Amino acid sequence: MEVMKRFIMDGGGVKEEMKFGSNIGKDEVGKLVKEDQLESTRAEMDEVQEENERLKTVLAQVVKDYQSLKMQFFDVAQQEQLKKSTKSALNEDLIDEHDLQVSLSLGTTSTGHKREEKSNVSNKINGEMQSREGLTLGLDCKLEGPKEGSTNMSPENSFEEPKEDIGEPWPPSRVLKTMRSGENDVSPQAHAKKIRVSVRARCDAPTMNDGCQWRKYGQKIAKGNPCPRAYYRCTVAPACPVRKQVQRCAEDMSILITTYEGTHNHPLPISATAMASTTSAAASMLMSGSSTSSYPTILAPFSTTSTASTALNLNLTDPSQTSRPLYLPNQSFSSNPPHPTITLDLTSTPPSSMPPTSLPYNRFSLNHSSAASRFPSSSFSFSPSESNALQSSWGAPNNGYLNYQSYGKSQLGSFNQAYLQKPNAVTSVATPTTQHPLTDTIAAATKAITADPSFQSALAAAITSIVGGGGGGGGGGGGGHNGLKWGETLTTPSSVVSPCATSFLNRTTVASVASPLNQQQGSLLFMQPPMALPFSSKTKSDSASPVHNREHIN
DNA sequence: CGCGTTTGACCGGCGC
DNA sequence: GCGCCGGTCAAACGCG
Repeated sequence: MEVMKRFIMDGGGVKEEMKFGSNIGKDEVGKLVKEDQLESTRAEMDEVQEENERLKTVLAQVVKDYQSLKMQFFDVAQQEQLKKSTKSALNEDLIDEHDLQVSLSLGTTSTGHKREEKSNVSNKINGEMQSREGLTLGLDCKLEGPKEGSTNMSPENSFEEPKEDIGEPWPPSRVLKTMRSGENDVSPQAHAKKIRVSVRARCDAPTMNDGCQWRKYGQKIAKGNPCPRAYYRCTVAPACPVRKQVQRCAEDMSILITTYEGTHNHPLPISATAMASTTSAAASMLMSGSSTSSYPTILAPFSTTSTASTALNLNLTDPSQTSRPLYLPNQSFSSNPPHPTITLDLTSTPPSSMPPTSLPYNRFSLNHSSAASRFPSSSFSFSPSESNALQSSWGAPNNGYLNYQSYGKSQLGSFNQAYLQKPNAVTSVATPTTQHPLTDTIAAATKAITADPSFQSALAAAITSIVGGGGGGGGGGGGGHNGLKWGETLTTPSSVVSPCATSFLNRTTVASVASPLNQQQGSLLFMQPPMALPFSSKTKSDSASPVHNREHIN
């Protein structure tokens, strides 16, 4: 529009000038030149007008899409609210009685294929029903979130973390003591329900940068893993109760396991919102599952390729039928976890499990059987296949950003539409079979996604993390360790960050822009609207220049 | 000198 | 009740 105005004004100026020239009544050559200018200006105006029309059309389409998604979400929310009254009481009991573990696996694994095969054979219908029910309950959990009384709730588990006085002085000892007593005072149940979100990713760096600032406050050698476990505390805001644990996988030292616990009591940096959204959605999925009498194992390997084709594989599997779908090296995590734990597995996968030649949308299935075990595990797997885009973003230097280059806006948009904008008018559930035609697969996938807002959010967050990169304007770019030695990496988003996180941080902006649904759900579901802090990831590092933003891991 | 990390000690939960 | 273990504290240390 501004351009248009400028052109119009320029044109007017030319006319005036010509008028003035005609009064002089001489210099025909100059007159011709001015006429040429006028013509060229008019032509440019026409082009701009055309461009403007195109942009209007695009904008209208975007708005339309957004409104459509919005309506879908509200419909689902309303439906869930109706169910809420009848199920909430039951959910409470179930949550209290069970420890949960859900594995969200962002990356195919060598075991994933087997699991998928098994899951394809059995329990598909029940699985879908189960997932839908879980979604309902998960939404309930979200809707109940405001009771916690904070709009700054962390995505990770905005449902049970006891709130603290933000004004609490920082001295950690006092804060921790206060928090501990607070947890105990609130209720044993609250403590028991404390949910953790664990992220597994291949990462050369000692820590996986998630956009937050962390301070290490302890390290311990956990049983069953020779690698020490480091304990970090969020230092973005004083008294922030959020903790994270970082530990390398005993079986594969290249895999970093980061476990988040607690709720941020402060606005998150934009660079942290993507991870926060993902973990939040994962937590919500966990809560959804917890609200049912049994907890299905969810395996949803999501695959993208460098050519922007996508494959969505969703399996609800029964842990009792398959080998434990977790890739958890640590016994303390994998079996009878003291806390409900969600694992986001970002590890890359052997090509065998997700061949590069696999077609987009080539696999999708919903399988379920009642989980017999008391502590079933859920695996939720988003697998960047060949390009390993997500894995690259967190787990490998450089590639993540480059991979994003292959994703055009239209591709991203079409992806969002394809996966997130399926009208909920779809009433017939495509009963999964062992092999689905492409269309059925898409329909089933989209239906499953649209049926579960939290799942949508999880997917959206993960997807945008995968494909949304590069929007940050280049930023980190970078490669390697940027001169950092092993065990030393910046924890704040900056031009020199962990190679695991650089591209991830670059993506967050795009994630929020490209996926309005995601953003909306982030605010509605998690009661945590993405907050644009006064500092961006880059400006903070440039201007604030934190004195120490390092993490050390031996 | 300030701040973050290191590391041994301590605490509390849980299982036997 | 005891021991194990995860988690945290806090003084000492190191780095910029």
